Amino acid sequence: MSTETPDPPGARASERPDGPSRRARGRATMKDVARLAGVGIKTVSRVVNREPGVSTAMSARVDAAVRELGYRPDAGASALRRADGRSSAIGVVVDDVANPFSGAVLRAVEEVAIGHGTVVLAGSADEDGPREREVAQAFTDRRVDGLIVAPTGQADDHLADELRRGLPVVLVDRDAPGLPVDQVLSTNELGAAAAVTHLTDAGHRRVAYLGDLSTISTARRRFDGYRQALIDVGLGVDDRLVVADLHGEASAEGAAVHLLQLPPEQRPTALFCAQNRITVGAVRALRSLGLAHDVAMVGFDDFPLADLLSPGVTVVAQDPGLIGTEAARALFARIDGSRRPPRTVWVPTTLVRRGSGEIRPPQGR
Amino acid sequence: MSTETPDPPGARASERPDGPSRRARGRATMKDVARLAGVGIKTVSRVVNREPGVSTAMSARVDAAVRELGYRPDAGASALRRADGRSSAIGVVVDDVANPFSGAVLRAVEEVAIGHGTVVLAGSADEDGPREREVAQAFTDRRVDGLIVAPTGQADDHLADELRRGLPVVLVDRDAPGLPVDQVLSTNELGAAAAVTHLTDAGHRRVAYLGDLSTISTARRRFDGYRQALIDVGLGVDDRLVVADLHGEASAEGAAVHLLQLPPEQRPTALFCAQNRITVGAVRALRSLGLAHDVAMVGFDDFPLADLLSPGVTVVAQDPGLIGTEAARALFARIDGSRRPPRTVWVPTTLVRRGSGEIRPPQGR
DNA sequence: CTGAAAGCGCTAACAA
DNA sequence: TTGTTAGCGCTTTCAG
Repeated sequence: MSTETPDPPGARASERPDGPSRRARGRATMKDVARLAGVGIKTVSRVVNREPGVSTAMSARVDAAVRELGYRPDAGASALRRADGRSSAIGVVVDDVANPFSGAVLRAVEEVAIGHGTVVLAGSADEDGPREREVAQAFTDRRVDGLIVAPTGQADDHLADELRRGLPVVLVDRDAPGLPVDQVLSTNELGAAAAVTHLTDAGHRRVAYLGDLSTISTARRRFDGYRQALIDVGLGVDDRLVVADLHGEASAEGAAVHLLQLPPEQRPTALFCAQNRITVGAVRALRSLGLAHDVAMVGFDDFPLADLLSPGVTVVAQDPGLIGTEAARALFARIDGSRRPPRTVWVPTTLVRRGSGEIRPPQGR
Repeated sequence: MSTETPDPPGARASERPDGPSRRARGRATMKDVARLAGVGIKTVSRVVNREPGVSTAMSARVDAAVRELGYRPDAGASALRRADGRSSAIGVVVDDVANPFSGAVLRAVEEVAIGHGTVVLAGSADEDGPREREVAQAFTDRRVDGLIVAPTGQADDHLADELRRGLPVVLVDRDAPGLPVDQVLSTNELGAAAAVTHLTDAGHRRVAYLGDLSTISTARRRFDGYRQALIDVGLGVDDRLVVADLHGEASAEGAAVHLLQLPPEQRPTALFCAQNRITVGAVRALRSLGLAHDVAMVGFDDFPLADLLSPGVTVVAQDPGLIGTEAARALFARIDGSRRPPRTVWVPTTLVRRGSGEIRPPQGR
């Protein structure tokens, strides 16, 4: 300590010619690089950003200094000053990052984002409107360049606010009718109708509906598809066979057990499960009642190992990877300045026959 | 256009007294709030950050202006100037956000992060060392306060660099021996040994090992547990029954088929699958050969629906949620300044008996 | 082709 | 209690 020459009064550490500034948490700054290379700070900026018009000699000196100091530009400071203000970060708000559907969407978004030199902030809304807003707000507070949201359906106003401010937003999986926003959606209604038609084609006349929270737009669309398909073949909706507002496997299992214990004349011969957790709950119910090979079932949304159960579970598969990819593409188009009118991209669903959906109704009914 | 009074030369839009600056991409700034409230900018800063020593009258005026303008602070600009430089963002690099294990870790981290007012940058390394480094670097370029990483095992040097610079880092799932870093790990060796012992206790003497890339530290640990358990009961490792460096379901299925088609005297009577995708591949192999009820199997790491297969798949379950929670806690302790020596938290595994692991070896052998 | 000065939105240090 | 000034690390503007 005492052996070192004290700084002259007024000299701040960051301006000592003999050592780099270390204010930036152990990181070298552009100023440090400039000093080491013996050039102006703007030249460093040019080299780092690969702007044209720098002599190769300068360029080489700067690059050497960059390497020596392990310099990395501060993306935040850069965004602050930059004319377009871009942070090269986007936010993704899904239902639950731990859910395989959401995870696949997130992963696909990540791939596209990487190609744009952009990082992904990820958050879970958990079917909770206020949480959706808080997560999205935490992201916009960090000045993300855009937002991809699977809306809960309970907090569409904050999305409207962000759109009004000009923030690029793309909705995935669930729609928000009335908002002027790009959306990437599965063909929920068509897919549900295909599932139900598949069952009625096999002769089923009592097809039950098991669906989740009707605040969720996909739940409503899938129910619409179910109803329309029944009407189209001359069957109406029997309200006793409809259970909505389920949440999670356990409640679905309970509801399915209840339906399967109705008197024989009312009992459904087939189940349409409008969401993957509900499908799994229904599988458990069928197992526990020993009916897995007797009552038909088609689920909406595929899940791992559906083919390894017995019977295999017939599903209307979505394509979460494609949903994520399309959403990210649409978002970056907006970020890059596109002023097209908002557009909805429909991602098709596919009926995957595995056995459970091909079970015929009991003879003579 | 022509009806508006043109700005006097030299007057910049941001300094017009009659309108808020809109440079910040449609957002009001602190300056705008200050002007509207008729106070100094520092007072706004105090109110926004809930610093003490502001009169209630001022506070109310500022709050009103904040609401009227829809003002939200710029977290990036704040971090830039703030003494501690905190961005209130952390980065999480897992193998693949679409994988259920990683998703559960990520979700648990998110919960803890929310409690600290912190957002999560998420990225997938995809068993690729260079990609791991790039993703982590993209995060540190945004000045994250810390990093949670499931290391590929191929790029430990960049982690060492970050640690040296003083960036808080916590490793999850996989260890990096020799690095002075907090780690949160499953008891891989113990768990694998428990799985194998469970099989040998049932009388199996030829237990095969199916494992993934041995660059991954968990694969090595699990193999060690397998070997030790065999040695402990007086059985050695039969190299013909060991297949490592598998990647993905398909290669695991192929390897299992090969093992199960060995001549009867060499054929394994039980399989130990060291990773969940490998377990699923092995299930497919057993199914296709009609041996699912004849050859025993225990998998490492649980997966959804394992209990619904027949037989149910016996596994050594990990607790990814707890791993994520502990990792986040450890990280925030570091971020909050803890200087404890690096510590490893061991998260226990649990043997879950479901049927496949309780199959006995053929009589008389 | 290069660099000095200004300032992005905010907070720290200091003054009033 | 309140406001003013400087400056975080960077890019923009503009002068050499």
